[in-house]
Amino acid sequence: MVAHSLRARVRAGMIDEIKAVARRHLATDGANLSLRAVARDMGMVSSAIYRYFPSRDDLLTALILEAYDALGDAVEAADAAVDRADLRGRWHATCRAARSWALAHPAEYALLYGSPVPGYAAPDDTVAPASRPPLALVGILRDGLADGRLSPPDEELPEPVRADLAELAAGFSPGLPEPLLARGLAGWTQLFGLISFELFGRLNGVIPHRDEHFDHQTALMADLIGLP
Amino acid sequence: MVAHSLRARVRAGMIDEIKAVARRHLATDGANLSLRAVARDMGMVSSAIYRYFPSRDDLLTALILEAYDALGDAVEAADAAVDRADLRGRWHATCRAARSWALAHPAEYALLYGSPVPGYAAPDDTVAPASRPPLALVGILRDGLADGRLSPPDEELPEPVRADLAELAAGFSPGLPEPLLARGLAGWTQLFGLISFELFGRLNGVIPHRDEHFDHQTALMADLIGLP
DNA sequence: ACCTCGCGAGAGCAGTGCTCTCGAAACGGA
DNA sequence: TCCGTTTCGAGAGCACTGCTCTCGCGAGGT
Repeated sequence: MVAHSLRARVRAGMIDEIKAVARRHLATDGANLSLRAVARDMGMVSSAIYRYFPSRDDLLTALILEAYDALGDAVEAADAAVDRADLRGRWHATCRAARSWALAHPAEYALLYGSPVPGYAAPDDTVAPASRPPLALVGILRDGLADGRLSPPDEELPEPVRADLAELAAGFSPGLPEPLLARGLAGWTQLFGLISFELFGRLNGVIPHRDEHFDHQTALMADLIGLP
Repeated sequence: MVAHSLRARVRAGMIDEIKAVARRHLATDGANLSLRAVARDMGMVSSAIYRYFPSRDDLLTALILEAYDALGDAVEAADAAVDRADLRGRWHATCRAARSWALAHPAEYALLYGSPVPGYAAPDDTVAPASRPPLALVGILRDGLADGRLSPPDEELPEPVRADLAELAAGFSPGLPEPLLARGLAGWTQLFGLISFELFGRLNGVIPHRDEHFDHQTALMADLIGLP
C-alpha cells in the first residue's frame, strides 16, 4: 500500500515536472511545443516522456486544462474581492483579471483562445473550466437582477435568438431575461476581442495607453448592459 | 525583351500556382502548411520551391497578404452595395461580409486573426491591407457624421484614451469625435470576437442559430454606436 | 555558336512525433 | 529472503519537416 502510493507519488511528481518544463518552454518558444526539447531539459530521452503522456496532444490538453483553471481562479478571485453590490466594480475587476492573466501568460492564452490546432479536438473535460470566465460575468448580471440594482432591457428579441439564449440560460440561471443575457454575451465577446487584439499585436503603434483603452472599452460594454 | 518578359511570365505563373496549391493545402490540412507537400502536389522536389520563395514564412506572408486583400475586397464591396445614407444597412452588410468571408476561408482567417506564429513577425506591408475592414466600418461613421444622420455621443473621455484616439483619427479622418471612434472600435473588436468565437468552435452546442445570433449581436453594437 | 544563367533534381543535415525492444531496477507476494 | 511482475529509461529506427548545397541540363541572350 505504502509502496504503491510511493510509486504513484513519484509518478505524479514526474508528471508535474514535465508539465512545468513544458509550460516554461511554452512561455519562451511559443505554441510549437517540442516534446524532445522538454525531455532534453529533464535529462531524459524523448521516448521516456511517453510513459507519462501518450502523445504530445495529451500533454497540450493537460496544459490547457490547467490554464483554464488558472484563468478561472484569477477571474473568480477578482470578482469575489469586490463588494457584491458594486456591480460595475465587479465587472471591471473581472475583466481586468482576465486581461492581467492573459498578459502574464500569453502563450497559454493563445493556446486557449487562439486558432485551434489543426488535428486537435478539445475533449469534453475542457468545456466546464472554459466556461468559468463567462459564468463569472453572467453571475454579476444575476446578482444585480436579484437585488433590483439591474433592470433588464425592455426589447423584443428575434425568436431564434431568444430561444437559443433561453436554452443557454436554463443551464445555470433559469429565468434570466434573454435580452440581458444577449448583452452580457456581447460583453464577453468584446472582452475576448480586446485581449486578443492586444496580445496578438493588433494594437501595436495604434493604442499606446493600453490600460486606459481597456478600461474605457469595458466601460462601454458595462453601459450597454446597463450596469449602474 | 520579349524573351525576358516570357521568362518572367512563366515565373509569375509558377508563383501563382504554388500559392494556389498552398492555399488548397491550407484549406484542407489547417495552418501547418508543409512546403514539401506542396512541392509533391506540383510534381516537384521540395528544394525547387526555394527558387520562388526564400522560405516557408515568405510563402505564408504572400498568402496572408492576398487573404487580407480578399477580405478587404469583400468588405468594401458589401459596403458599396448599400445606399450610402442607410448607415445601419451598411453596418450590417459590412459585418456580414466579414463573417461570410471568414466562414468560407476559415484557415486563412485563422492565419490573419488567430494566434501569431511563434517565430513569425508580420512585415510592414501587412498593416495597410489589414486595416481595410476597420476602415470600412469607420467610413460609415464618417459618412453619417457628414450628413448629420449620426450625432456623436456627448461624453468626456479619459485624457489618455482621448489622445490615443485623436492620434488614430488624424491619419484617416481628422476631426472625427473621439467618443464616436471609441464606440466604433468597440464594434470592430466585438465583430472580430464574434467571428472568432464561431470559427474556433466556441459556439458549438451553445448557439445553434448562428446567423440570427450574429445579426443581433452586431445590432447591439450598432445601437451602442448610435446608428439610426 | 557560344556562354551564361535560371531552374529542377538529389543528397544531406538537423530537427520533429512516435514505436518498438531491451535491460535494469523497484515492487509485492510467498 | 527470494522470485516473478511491473515499471521505467535508453536506444535505435521510421517517416516526416524546413532548409542548404551541389550538379547537370537546357533555354536565353549576345
